[in-house]
Amino acid sequence: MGCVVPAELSLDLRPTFVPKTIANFLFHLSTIQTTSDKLSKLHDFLSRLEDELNKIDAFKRELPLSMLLLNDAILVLKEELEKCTSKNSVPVLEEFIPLKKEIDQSEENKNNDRDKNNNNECSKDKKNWMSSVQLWNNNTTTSNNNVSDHHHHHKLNKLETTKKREEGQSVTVAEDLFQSCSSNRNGGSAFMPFSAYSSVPVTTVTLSAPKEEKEEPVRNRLSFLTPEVKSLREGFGSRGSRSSSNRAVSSSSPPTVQPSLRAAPLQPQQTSRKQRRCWSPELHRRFVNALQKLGGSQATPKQIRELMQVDGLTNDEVKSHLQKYRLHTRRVPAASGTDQSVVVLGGLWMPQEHYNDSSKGSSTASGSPQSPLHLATGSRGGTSPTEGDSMEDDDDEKSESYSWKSHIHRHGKVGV
DNA sequence: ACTTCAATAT
DNA sequence: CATATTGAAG
Repeated sequence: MGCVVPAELSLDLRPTFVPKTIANFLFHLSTIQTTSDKLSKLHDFLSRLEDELNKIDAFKRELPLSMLLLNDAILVLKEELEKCTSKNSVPVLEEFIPLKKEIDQSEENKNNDRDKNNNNECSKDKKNWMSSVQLWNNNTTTSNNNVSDHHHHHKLNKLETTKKREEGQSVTVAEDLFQSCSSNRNGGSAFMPFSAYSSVPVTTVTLSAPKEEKEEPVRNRLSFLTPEVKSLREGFGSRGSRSSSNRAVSSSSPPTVQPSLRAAPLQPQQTSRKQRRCWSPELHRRFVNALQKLGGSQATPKQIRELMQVDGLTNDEVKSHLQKYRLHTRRVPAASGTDQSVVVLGGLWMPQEHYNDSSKGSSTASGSPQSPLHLATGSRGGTSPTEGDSMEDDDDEKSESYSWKSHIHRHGKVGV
């Protein structure tokens, strides 16, 4: 109930004291003649900053930038402080600085204490800043890599395939419409657009490249098709002429891997399953289109596949997808009785990610940038930017939006 | 523990 | 080709 009174409140007495920026503060500081005043203000502000730092320390993961800024500010102020003290050689409030804590650790500071060079301040400052930045970047990049890490985590032996996957991610979109999706549906979705839309993965921010595995910057072509791993009896469906090229490329990727690693898992891998085909929206759209062309029900996997004109796609894959498709379309026929009104919303089948149960749903599709919900009325009137359907070759009328044409999809969750 | 999806088996 | 089962991933 009582209002909490932060330290700041008690501190900020003078109106001039609340700076808009650090620079502002410094300027203000410079106008002060009395050294002691200067120092006290500096300390004051510093302590507040450090206080703040402590507060957000708990959230440093969530607020890396805040930490960064704060640290930076603190460093700057500290340097200023030292400047003051050293200039005037006034020890004065020396003891008054119990506040040094985490920040103190930064090597730079120590150096400062010893070396003490005013001239270098700029560089020092920069250096500090840089170092922190680096830290941050490191984190980022690592997190980025984490994706792969994640994979590795699960299966070391599949390292090779994993690698391939990554590649697939990074390239995607531009070249071939589909495969855009990795294995991530929900959580990973964030990555998708990232890799998809930025031609250059951020990776190369490197201030100092960590020894982490460096990925090859450039891989132009890759196969999104089925991985070569297919082996097995997968021979059929190879009719695709262009598919051959992929393979060659794919083989090039492994060089980074240690022979032992790749050799070992390779053998036992024989039994492993084929890499999952990812049915990206585009791919699915094609699928639906083909299906429609074929008159829906009578469509056979083979026909569908041919119509889709996606090379590397196998009958099995189509078949499997068809199965799922049918399952979806059939769902809950009688459930709510004759209530067909329900409808459309449920009818659109987006790749699973959008299933969200959120009841809010309808209102603001805009909420999510990618809201795929455009009604099927007429041809895809929606032309949602995200979808942006690469018109590309979609020779046929893309006409209808893709959907599992079912009308009812239990709204909400199943009762369990 | 539960669901969904795609690969395989029948 | 249709359906059932399996295995993986979330």
